[in-house]
Amino acid sequence: MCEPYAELRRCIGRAIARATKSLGVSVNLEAVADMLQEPPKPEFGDLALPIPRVSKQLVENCGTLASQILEAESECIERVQCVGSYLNIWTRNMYLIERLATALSESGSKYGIPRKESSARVVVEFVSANPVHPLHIGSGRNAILGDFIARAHELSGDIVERRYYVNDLGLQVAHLLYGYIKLGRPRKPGSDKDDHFLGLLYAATSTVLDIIKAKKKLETVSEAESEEIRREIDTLLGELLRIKKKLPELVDSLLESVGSSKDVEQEVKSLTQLLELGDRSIVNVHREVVDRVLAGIRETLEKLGIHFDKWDYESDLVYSGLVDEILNKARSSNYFTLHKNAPALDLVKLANNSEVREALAIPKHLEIPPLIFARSNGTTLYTTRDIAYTIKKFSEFSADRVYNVVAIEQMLPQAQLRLALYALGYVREAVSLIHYAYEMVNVKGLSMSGRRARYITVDEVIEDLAARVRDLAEKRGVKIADDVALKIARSAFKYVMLSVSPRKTLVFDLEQAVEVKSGTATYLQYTLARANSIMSKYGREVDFSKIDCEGLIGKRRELALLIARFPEVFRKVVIELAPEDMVSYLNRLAEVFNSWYDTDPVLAEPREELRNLKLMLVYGTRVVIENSFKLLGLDIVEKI
RNA sequence: GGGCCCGUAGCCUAGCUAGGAUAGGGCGCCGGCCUUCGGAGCCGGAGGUCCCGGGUUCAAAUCCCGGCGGGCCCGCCA
Repeated sequence: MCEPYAELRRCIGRAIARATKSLGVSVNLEAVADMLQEPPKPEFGDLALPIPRVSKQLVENCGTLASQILEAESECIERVQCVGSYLNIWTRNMYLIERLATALSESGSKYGIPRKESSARVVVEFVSANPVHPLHIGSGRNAILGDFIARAHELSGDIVERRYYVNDLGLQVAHLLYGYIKLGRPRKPGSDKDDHFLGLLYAATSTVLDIIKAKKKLETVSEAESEEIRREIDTLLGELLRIKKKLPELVDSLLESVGSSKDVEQEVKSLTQLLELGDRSIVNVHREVVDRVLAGIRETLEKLGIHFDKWDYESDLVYSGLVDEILNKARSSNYFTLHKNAPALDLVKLANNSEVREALAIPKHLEIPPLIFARSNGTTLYTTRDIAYTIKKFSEFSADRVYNVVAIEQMLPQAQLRLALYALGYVREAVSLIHYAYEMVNVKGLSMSGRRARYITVDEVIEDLAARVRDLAEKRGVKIADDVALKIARSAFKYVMLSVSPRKTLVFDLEQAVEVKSGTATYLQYTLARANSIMSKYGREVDFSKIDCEGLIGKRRELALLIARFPEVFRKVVIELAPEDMVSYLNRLAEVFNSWYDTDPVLAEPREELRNLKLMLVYGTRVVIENSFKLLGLDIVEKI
């Protein structure tokens, strides 16, 4: 057991339980240990117990409780004090240092990383952005959170597989493919990435199709309604004009070739049908355009340092017959129904079963409409194919658990997916499928839309950040290699994405992300570089056996307590998959370290035992930052 | 219309599940430290109706009820 703080909690819990017992109040040791909280300020001690939570009758007797505790002479408690409704507790330096030294010397570079007895097999499906445009910052948040989940499990000893679902059968890809074919498989002259180029083609096509659709509608509606549609068309034309500015010739020839078509909607529809049937004449060109976009996406992900084990094409899933199997099961299921004349699963009964609801984590009052699994023309819908895919993810990897990292706006289809799995007899899969939901990313003053090519791409953000890093280095007269600039830039981006709770909408401000001040990844990287520099100058192993205990005061003490708490923080972050907690812990650690560093020289310390204490703090800070970087996917930068 | 989530200084954020201290940080702002181990740093300061109203309680940012504001979902899209 190498968790200094956990031991400390239990030790204090023991002392308190003993003392309360003699006051006639019997409390559970573990419960008290859990109740101990961190005081907001150092002058309130190392840990504090809110007395009323233990027992109301103790509030009056706090003084007696305090003296009882002291009399018993615990190995870990130095002193206690009653302030308000709290019992503030100070730890013995000797105890703290012993535990910390033991933990650090025994665990070494593994300090804080929990060791599990058995390992689970876990699949994380993430990003899975439609291959119709480059990754924008929303997909960036997905990528970074998904990578974090995978890392959390890997570090905990689980076996993890990362998968990207290439959704190449959706309507969006059909639209891109339509434009791509109409223009005779265009290539962009110049060096711009294909995903950026094809993203514009997709947006242009999609907008043109929407205009045609609206114009057609105009012919059938009344005078009153037509006004609104005209306005909509004007807006769409404005969007098209904006896209045209970026790609003039392309939009012109698109309008020309689409204009000569008789029934555009029918053409797109038959495209989706042919695709799903695996028609040879278009499958090749389809795969070609998808792979071109995908190549760009992969390049971006590589830039972020995020890798995948498997790229699963939705079309392959259909061609393999897996989707047909699901369709057959659905048709013969007890839950089968017709909804608006389309084949569907009626999941209401299942959703009304409170036990099932709880097991599948279906939100309390979420209404579950019937899940239509096929269009009347026979083609399938996303969720149907996702049922097949989920089963594939579980079976191929013998997974105990599967994460879908999917935006919260898809809460309903994700809930339907779990219910449908359950309904079709895949109970274990339904229960072990976790929708890791996250809120959207907004950019100040911009309403984003992939269909209109209004987005900020991950590529742009990283490039912008890297440029600023290089500028800053130049101002300081430091040479900085491109790969180092990239590492600093992408870590800055990841830091922003990880520092806000996933359930909160994130407002992205490029200017702020780029600041390299306290409260950024760069600050942490800088802190680590400082700590590393001291350790390499020292050049030896820290002697944990001869450490001065009296010297543990002020900032040193604060830092030691923070380092001691790390395993507990790590555990909580991994269990709750809440990266923002790790980020705020790291900020505090770095601030305390830097503040201490500024006034208290380490290597120049003449007294050996005190120097060892300081070295232990530097070493501990280093290991803690390195291990949390492993968890968060931030880069270590030696020179910064 | 129904449902889910969010609301804490100019901006961002912790604390809310299990009520308990003077609401903890960061950015920005103002003022210091022109540098003994790396100044991308350090120290200090100002800045708050915890969205509003009611309730429960010895005690509410936290729990309950009712509002307000913002986001999202309720498609033969994903």
